[in-house]
Amino acid sequence: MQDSLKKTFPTFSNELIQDIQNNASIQTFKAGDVIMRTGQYINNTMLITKGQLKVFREGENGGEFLMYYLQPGQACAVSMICASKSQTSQIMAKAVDDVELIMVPLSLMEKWMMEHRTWYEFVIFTYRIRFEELLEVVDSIAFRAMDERLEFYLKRHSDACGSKDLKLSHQEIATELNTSREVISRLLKKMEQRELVKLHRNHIELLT
Amino acid sequence: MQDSLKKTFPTFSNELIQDIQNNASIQTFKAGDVIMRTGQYINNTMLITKGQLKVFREGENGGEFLMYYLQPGQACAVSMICASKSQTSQIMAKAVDDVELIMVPLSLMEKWMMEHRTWYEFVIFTYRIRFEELLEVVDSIAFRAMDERLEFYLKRHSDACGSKDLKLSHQEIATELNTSREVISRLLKKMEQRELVKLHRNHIELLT
DNA sequence: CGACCTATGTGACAATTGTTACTGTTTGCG
DNA sequence: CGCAAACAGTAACAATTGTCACATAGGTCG
Repeated sequence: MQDSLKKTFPTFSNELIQDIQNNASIQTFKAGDVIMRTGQYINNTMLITKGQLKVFREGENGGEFLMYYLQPGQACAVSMICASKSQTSQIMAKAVDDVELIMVPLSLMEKWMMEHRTWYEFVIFTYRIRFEELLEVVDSIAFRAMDERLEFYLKRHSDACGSKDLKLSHQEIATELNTSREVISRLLKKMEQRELVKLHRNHIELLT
Repeated sequence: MQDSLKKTFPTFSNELIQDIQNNASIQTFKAGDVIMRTGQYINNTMLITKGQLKVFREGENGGEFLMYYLQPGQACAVSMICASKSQTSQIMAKAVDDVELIMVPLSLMEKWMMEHRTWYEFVIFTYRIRFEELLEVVDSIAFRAMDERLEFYLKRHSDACGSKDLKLSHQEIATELNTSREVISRLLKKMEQRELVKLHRNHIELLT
């Protein structure tokens, strides 16, 4: 485990890794599992070691809006932010693949800020990255129409899974953009006419 | 100045306030001034001591979308986040009133995290508050139509300036919601019919 | 007063998005 | 096989939002 930690979080000092090994626990989730629910109490900061998650904001009427992906080597900023006040989660996170997480109790999360320079830097870096990601999301919905948002969505998905072959149903996309399947079908058709994508059953081929 | 600092930032320890006095400078801006531009280099973390600012995200086509207000006793999270890497600003900030700011050089911003418990807590608190505010903004544009967004906007403005009499033109609202004046006029008329507001020239009276 | 500027109101229409309804196609499974 | 469930396409229409054109009203200033 030490080696894999070292590989996934290359900036961590040896002492920090030692501390993590001694104090943190590991949890695993299956693809599709909900890892964190809106309103749930947060007791741990979560570091991702394996698999991917999607982080959603939930609307009052059951909508779930995709905000960003989390990859191995990253951490859930919300879990850090809430942790400092032992608050409830403002977001919902879902496993894309099988996921493995390191759970750091919030008392240690704070303690390590003082003790481990590399932890401090990691936390600050995480805040920054997530904040910037959130700003990009605001951009995409504040300034762009659905066609551009769809392109943005597909690109992000492609980046996240590292493939141009996206295993997505129209319904799934619609849900995560908080619109309806018909709208997505329509826009995808237009994208196909513009030769940006090629549509197949259950997957979409990005041509760009 | 010590007294006013103590009053505006009541959580700060005396040593921290002393450090601020010895090391930070004060800058003032007039109402309407742009305090920070998108793309501008950030060298300081900014604490607000007097007046209000609005923080915007700018679109490629010149749109400016209002994200949140900053009040005395608060700090610009973006300036903290960017500071840690001496990055350029992702946002634009504008003075609403005459504004007075404390500029903390970024080297101290980091140093104090280790030395002053109350500074550390303030910074973490600031991250949290801004993150949550940003999540609310995402909500309002991801899940709500323009009529509800307008109500949300008016309510926030009213909260920020502590009055039900909003000195706003339709054009100003439209710009900050990234839509057109006509749309705002229409929706305000409907709100007036529902007796939520009373419209006057150059100001809007909130009735709720 | 008259010229001019800003703010607002409004009607007509276009474009985008949301909704309903129905079709066909593929897949998995008893 | 036959059937149900999930996925996809599409037409028709409604609702919302964006755009253009123009009217009106109030305020400022020479």
